[in-house]
Amino acid sequence: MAYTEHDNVASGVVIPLRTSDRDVEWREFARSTRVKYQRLEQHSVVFYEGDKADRVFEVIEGAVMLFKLLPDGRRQVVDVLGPEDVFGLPRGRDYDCNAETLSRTTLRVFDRRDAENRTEVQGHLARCLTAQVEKLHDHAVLLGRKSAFERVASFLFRCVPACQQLDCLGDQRTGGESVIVLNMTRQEIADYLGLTIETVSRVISEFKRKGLILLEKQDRIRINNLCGICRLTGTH
Amino acid sequence: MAYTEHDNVASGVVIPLRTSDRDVEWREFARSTRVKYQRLEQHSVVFYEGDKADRVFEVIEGAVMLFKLLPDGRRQVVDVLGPEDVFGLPRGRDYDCNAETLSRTTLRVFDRRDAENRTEVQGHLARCLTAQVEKLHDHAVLLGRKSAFERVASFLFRCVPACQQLDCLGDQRTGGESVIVLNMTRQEIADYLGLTIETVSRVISEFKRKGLILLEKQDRIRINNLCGICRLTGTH
DNA sequence: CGCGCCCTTGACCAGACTCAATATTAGTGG
DNA sequence: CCACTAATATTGAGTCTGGTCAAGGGCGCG
Repeated sequence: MAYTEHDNVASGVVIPLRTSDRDVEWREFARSTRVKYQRLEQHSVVFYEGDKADRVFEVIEGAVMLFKLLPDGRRQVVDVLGPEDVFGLPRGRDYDCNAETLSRTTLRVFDRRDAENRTEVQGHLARCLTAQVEKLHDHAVLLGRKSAFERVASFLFRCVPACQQLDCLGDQRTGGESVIVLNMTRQEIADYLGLTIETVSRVISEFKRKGLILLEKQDRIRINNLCGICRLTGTH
Repeated sequence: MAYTEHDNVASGVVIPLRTSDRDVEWREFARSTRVKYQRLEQHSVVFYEGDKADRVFEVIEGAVMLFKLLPDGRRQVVDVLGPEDVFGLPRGRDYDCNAETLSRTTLRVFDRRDAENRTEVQGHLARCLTAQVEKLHDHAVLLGRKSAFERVASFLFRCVPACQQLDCLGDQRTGGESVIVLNMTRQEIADYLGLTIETVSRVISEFKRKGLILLEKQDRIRINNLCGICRLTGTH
């Protein structure tokens, strides 16, 4: 239990609830059950594939990536989770993938049996899972059918807070602009998009050359032309 | 509502329940609510992406594929569903993908509001969705990180009834054998595996040449060496 | 200032795609 | 039952996208 040492918020501590946290039952549940909070540094392991799945997690703040490894070391990041996302619910006894933080992260930790036995929170879980299934459907399209350019453009586009799942909303003439923070290394992006680190780098450089983006820092990108990126995603 | 004409089993008709249908609440729900049954021929459309999502479906018998299309016509099959799988639960108002039968199929049809309002069935839905998420994780690894050979081998291996999610269980010397029915055209397989029809065909021919498999019909394949195929999946 | 870690860039290579021709299968009607 | 047709699958040749391998650059940190 590698994370016990990080448990620095005792149960009972009040965390302000956002209004977007709509599910009343889930809120009640979080208050009533034995719940812990974990603060984790960047690149901390939450659990490994194959670990006994006795805890369920909810991202309060920060970001977590889920990934799987093939025996020869190839890695695929299967999901990137943010606030309000729930993870750590496998079908069987063990976790089906690895979970690692991408940035400094706060998690809410439940006992798995609590989450599974309380009928009043199943609805919330079902809705979370539904959202995840939709995201995975989109990602399957990206991995199965999109070119390297389209993959990176899609990735950048989805990092734009206002464009999470909307269409391009930038000004049609200027193209609209936005600054995004990736919180992922090139390697993590590559493993998420099913590419190599070199290909990701080349595509980003090409976008830069075309004036679509500008690298303020390596993981901090200014998008100068949202519409331009959006058009390259292949989706619109 | 293209499928209304196929509704040929009125509510109240008793359909034998299998013992694997473990969720008592779900069974009760299926009995108590206004539920219909649909018999569909091969390659019938259940719904289109963007249709108003007012119905939830459960596969009773047969197989259904879910797929998405890009504006230029590229297609990705995001999931292939069998008996007991539930589909048609989007986050928003509309279905996020298209659903089509792969073979002659019987579906149970629920009203979406019924499924969402009944707290007693949310647990069942959460479990179904959990299983789907795990399957989608595996598929992301396949699409993002596996070679054409590994993809086709993985696909064939997962079509073996006894190997659904088990390891290879064939005799180590002979390799074990099994006959599988694909119920999918080469095009559908290609769109599921993120390949082209030609690549799928070439890989299958290569497996045939190596004596690993034997085509009894185009969609009926005898696997002569289960272990051999299993070893080529990249997963073990 | 220098070390180490990422990231970028270039040259080359290979696996999968494209386009085109042919073969096979399934379905239809005589 | 067989001939004919349309749909599907296979095979080949050539191309191209993205991977591999290797060298160099930039940035943060001690």
